[in-house]
Amino acid sequence: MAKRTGEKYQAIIDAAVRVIAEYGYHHAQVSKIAREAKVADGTIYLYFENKDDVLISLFNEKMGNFIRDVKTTLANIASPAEQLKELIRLHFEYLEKDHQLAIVTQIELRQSNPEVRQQIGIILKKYLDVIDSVVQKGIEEGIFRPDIDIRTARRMIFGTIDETVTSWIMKDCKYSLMEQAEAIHQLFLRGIAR
Amino acid sequence: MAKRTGEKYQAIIDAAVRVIAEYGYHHAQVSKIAREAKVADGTIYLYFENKDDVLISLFNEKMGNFIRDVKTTLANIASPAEQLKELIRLHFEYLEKDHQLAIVTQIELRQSNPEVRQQIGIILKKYLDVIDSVVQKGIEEGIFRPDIDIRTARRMIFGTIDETVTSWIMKDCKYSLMEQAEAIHQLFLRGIAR
Amino acid sequence: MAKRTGEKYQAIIDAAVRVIAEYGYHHAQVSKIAREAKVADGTIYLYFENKDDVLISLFNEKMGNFIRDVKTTLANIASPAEQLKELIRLHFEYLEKDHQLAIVTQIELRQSNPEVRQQIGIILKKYLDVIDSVVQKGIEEGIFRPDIDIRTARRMIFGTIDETVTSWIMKDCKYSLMEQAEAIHQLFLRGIAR
Amino acid sequence: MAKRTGEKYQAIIDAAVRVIAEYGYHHAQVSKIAREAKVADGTIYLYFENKDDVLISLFNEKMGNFIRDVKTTLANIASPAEQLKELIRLHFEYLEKDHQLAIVTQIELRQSNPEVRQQIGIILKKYLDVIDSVVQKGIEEGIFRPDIDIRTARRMIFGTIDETVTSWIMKDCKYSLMEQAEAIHQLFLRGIAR
DNA sequence: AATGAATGAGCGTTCATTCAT
DNA sequence: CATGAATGAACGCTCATTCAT
Repeated sequence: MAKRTGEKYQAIIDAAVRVIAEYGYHHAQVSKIAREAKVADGTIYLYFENKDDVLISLFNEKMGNFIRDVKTTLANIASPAEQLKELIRLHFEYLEKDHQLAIVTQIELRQSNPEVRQQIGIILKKYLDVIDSVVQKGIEEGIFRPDIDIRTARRMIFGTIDETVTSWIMKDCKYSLMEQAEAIHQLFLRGIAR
Repeated sequence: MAKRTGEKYQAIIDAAVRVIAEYGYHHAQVSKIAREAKVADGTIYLYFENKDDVLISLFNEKMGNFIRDVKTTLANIASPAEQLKELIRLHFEYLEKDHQLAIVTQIELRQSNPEVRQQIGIILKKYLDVIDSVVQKGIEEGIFRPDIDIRTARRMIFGTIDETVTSWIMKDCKYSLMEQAEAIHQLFLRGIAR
Repeated sequence: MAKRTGEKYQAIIDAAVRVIAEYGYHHAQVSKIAREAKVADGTIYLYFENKDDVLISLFNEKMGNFIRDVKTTLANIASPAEQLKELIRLHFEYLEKDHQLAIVTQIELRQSNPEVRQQIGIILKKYLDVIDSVVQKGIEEGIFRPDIDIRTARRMIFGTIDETVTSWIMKDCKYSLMEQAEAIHQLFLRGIAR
Repeated sequence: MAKRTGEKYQAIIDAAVRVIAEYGYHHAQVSKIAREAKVADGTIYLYFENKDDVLISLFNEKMGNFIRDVKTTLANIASPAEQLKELIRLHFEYLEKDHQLAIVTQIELRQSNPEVRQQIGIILKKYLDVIDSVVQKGIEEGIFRPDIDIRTARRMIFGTIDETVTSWIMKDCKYSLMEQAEAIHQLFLRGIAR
């Protein structure tokens, strides 16, 4: 029923990002997104089941692209420590390149209803799995300490990155996000103790 | 205009926590909170400016208590490393003792509108300052590495704790949160590298 | 939840009859009914579950009154033949006195959705039972032929009355409906054969 | 503009009957009828003015066939009483042979908008004229009572038949409709009085 | 102080119809 | 002739807030 491809599909998703970033989640009406995408309101329902589906698809498309890029890049890096650095770097790069997308995924979509949030959680899981595999590999190769709990480490890595991006947005993206990557990477590896 | 004291003030805040935890942010209507607090809808407006004010006051009351407790406890601890451990422990203890409050502050209130979120951010700032002061003290005393950026460390500490609590709730609080504290503390101090 | 009494309850039902009669079923929006009843749109939902409930309640109130009147009147008439005459007369009188109600029940409500129509059918059943009991009594007292099937007779009586009222409305209520009662009664009793 | 012939014309009408019978009037969208008829949505507008025209044409085609059959059959019957019996029998036979058509004409099309209903009324008029002519002839030949009003008798005859068919459908066509014909015929001729 | 009935602005979605191909 | 993607008007319902009592 709902075609999930085509240039209008993309146009609607991109319009949704712009509208949500500009007006905020609660003022991003379907009719506003349609107008921004230069299609009729009804056209949105030829490509998406409903409004929630637009938001979920938005996250899925953008996150899907990101995870693919991360996986491709990490595959060419042997060292888990370097993989971790690259993951942080890519995460920051991806959002720093597109402030609007950053606002939408970090701030606005988190106000969405439980159904949307649940779907987002499922999509995000794939990213967390990538983090897990980096940590796992590090332990196996003896690069990371054998006694660390993978899930605890993953939550530190994701939680820190997420909080860093959110802070950056709250400060109006005034400073460079990517420049933070190195320091965070060092913190992850060596901790704060002398 | 709005009385910020009295037993009904507390009753309404506590009712809001229960209703939001049970029904979720989007189904926590003023009338439902009023019924839970055993007052009339209109009575809420004698104690609060509006619904947003209820949510902000809720966070302010609970977070205010928490920050006070943390400050009191840390004041009696000399070592910054021990202070950090205690901060993590208290954070977890506070939310593990009150699952409903945990759900409300970690999950539900994050769906609130920009105005509420902004106020929450301001309140939260006081907690972040506490974290900053612990890190600062650690650096000054030579316990923590002198080259770490305080804000970066703070985001790691808060981001990790926050993500850990959120994961715990998403997994239905099935395991002990406080038992995670030690591992996280070690990770903060020593990092993941061997 | 929905209060089914009070002067506003009646005002809304009466406004619904007027609006539906004037604008037709498909143009009888909730906001139009509210305006006609001099209440806010939301007030309708304090007294009714939803729009369908307004329509069902309308039919239930009006039909309920009518059935009560019919039962009361028939109770004071001994002869089944006279009871039948009175039933026809009352049916015509009730609708001739209120053209708008006639239009709503005979024409407009029949365009309603399946849920409403089903409820109307259930309410109407009580009226059909009254017809049945008159026929039954006639047979038992030997006034009506013993070989007639009660359900067949009931369908003739109701079908004829209903068709007569609908024709009358379609002809813009230009002639007297009650004057038809006697002829119909004779037709029911004696048939068309010489 | 609209071609009123061709195999697609018939295919669309037949598809409309099937779709309306299966899904009900309110769920019989043009696109669903088009799919059932194996044509494109737009093709319907090459054969019909609009959706209303499909419904009216449907009724016109089916009712036209029926009236032609009735007239042909009655022309070969001398007795008005026998003509009446045959008319009832044919009416029942026609609808009992095609349950879907019965559902559409008796139940679903009555939910249509005023414009469609008006056109249906005009088409139906031809059938009512046939009933009138039977009654007229009966009176003229002295078989029926001279004092009966033709229109009253017609409404009784049509109203009863119509109500009988509707009841039959509402009871899921569980019993034989044609078996009712004889009893109804007797009721018309002799009435219910002993 | 407390009540709770009343208010009314705001929006996602459907589907008959069109028209470029 | 035939297609089917695109159009856009129209509306029931919720719920934070008010105010007469």
